[in-house]
Amino acid sequence: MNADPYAKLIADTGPNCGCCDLEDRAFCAGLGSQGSALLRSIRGSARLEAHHTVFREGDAASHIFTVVKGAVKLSKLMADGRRQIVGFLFPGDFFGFGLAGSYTYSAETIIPTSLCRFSERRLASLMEENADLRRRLFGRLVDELGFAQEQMLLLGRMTAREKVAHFLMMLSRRAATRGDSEAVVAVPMSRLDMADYLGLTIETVSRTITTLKKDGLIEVPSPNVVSILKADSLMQIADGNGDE
Amino acid sequence: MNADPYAKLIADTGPNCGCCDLEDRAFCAGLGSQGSALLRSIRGSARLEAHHTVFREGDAASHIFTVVKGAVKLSKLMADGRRQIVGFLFPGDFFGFGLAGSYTYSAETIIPTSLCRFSERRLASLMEENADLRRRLFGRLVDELGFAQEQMLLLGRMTAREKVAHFLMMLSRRAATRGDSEAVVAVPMSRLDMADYLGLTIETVSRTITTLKKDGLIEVPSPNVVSILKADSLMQIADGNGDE
DNA sequence: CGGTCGGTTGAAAACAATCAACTTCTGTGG
DNA sequence: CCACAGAAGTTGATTGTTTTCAACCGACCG
Repeated sequence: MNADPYAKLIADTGPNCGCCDLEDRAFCAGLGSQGSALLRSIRGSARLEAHHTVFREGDAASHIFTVVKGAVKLSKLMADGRRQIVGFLFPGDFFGFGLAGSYTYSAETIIPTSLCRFSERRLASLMEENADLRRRLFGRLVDELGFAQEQMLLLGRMTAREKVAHFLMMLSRRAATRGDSEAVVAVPMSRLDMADYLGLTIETVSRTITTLKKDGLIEVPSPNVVSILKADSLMQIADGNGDE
Repeated sequence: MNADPYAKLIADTGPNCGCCDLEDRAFCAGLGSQGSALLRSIRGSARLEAHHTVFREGDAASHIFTVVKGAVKLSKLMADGRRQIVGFLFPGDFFGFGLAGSYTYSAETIIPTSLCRFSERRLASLMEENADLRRRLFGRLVDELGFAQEQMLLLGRMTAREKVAHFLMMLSRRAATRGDSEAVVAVPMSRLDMADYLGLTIETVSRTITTLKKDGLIEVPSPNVVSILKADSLMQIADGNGDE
């Protein structure tokens, strides 16, 4: 699990970028033929098993990644082991922009995952040439910032119940944009990951899910699948308009 | 206080951008003569009193702002009034990028403040022409995202004491980069603003400051000035390496 | 079949929130 | 210049949500 993160990132670069079906969900997809051709020329790809570290907080930042398939978590660690997950990534998402040449978070797969990899330097020079790529990347970065601020509101001001409801609805919405069911949602991450994302403990996450279950808002056929029974009620809670 | 936010944003555009002394701290400063000339041509400026709303969450997003002088807070509101401040901005900082044409947070001055204002549309077209501007803005956006993630760690995993220590050290560091004293720090925002930034209540912020005072780490000559006596100890706390 | 891991549930403790009173500061008007 | 009113901040007592500590359950695997 802690092997060289680049061990599998060998140059199995495919002949074209048509290999992923992300349409225009990824910054790098749907660019038009000449843009794609350029991007394809600097692209590397990788298939990683679950729980594989892509890079660690503090590593020299040299590459930008996009998720083609699977799921990735980004996390920050404190000296004493406290952890905060700052993002869960799904197909179409990108990650790897770091401050001052170092990654500011670790990236790990949570299920088997396919990634595309681009040299940051080369991507930067490609951005100089391709306005479309540039605009997409800029827009995604703005989106990302907006999402981070939303998460601040969640972490700073929401109750455990609201946090979990919000999280489940987020998973549902993201599944829908991927074309998956929004009612029966896959929860690929562990309770610990959920807790570290929501600023809670495992126990509180577990208890809160049990409560939502008892309230008839969700069903949990297995720990990694949540069936959303009352999406509207759940959304109300997620938005802070409690249901009491 | 709730007057038209643009009331004072009349076209008192100065003859050049040399009017601010931000050097290269702002994305728009230190661009070189032709870049500056272009930017200057789309620039508006404003002097606003304290507690003036620049724009509100949900307003149509048409402009990007930079802080020339003073301080601004960005905040998000929940339906029931709970509030999260997602950023404090000081000279050199920018704000105003919104998702899908709307601002995702409100912006208010906290002390008398001078702003520069750029039409987002025109700024976007200027970015197409000027690679330097583009790179700066992109870099600042990445920085901003990194800072937001750092704040997630604070909100999700730090204790009240750690949060307040972290906040004071942040103010100190930011003051230093502006050329102000890093030992005697101005705290322009109210306790309520601090609380809403740190995910705490006023009372907890106040109590925590009292504790830090009693521990001999800081002095508080007035509620809006904090003198940092033991920067190293405070930094230890801020980083989660408690001092007990 | 035993062991480990992930998850759930229970009881107790703790940190921060809430409710409430009080103090300090500031600005205004007499 | 002083007195007063209101706002901002501090402190105290109590409550409560979430954490911590601990036991237990079930699934998967060797």
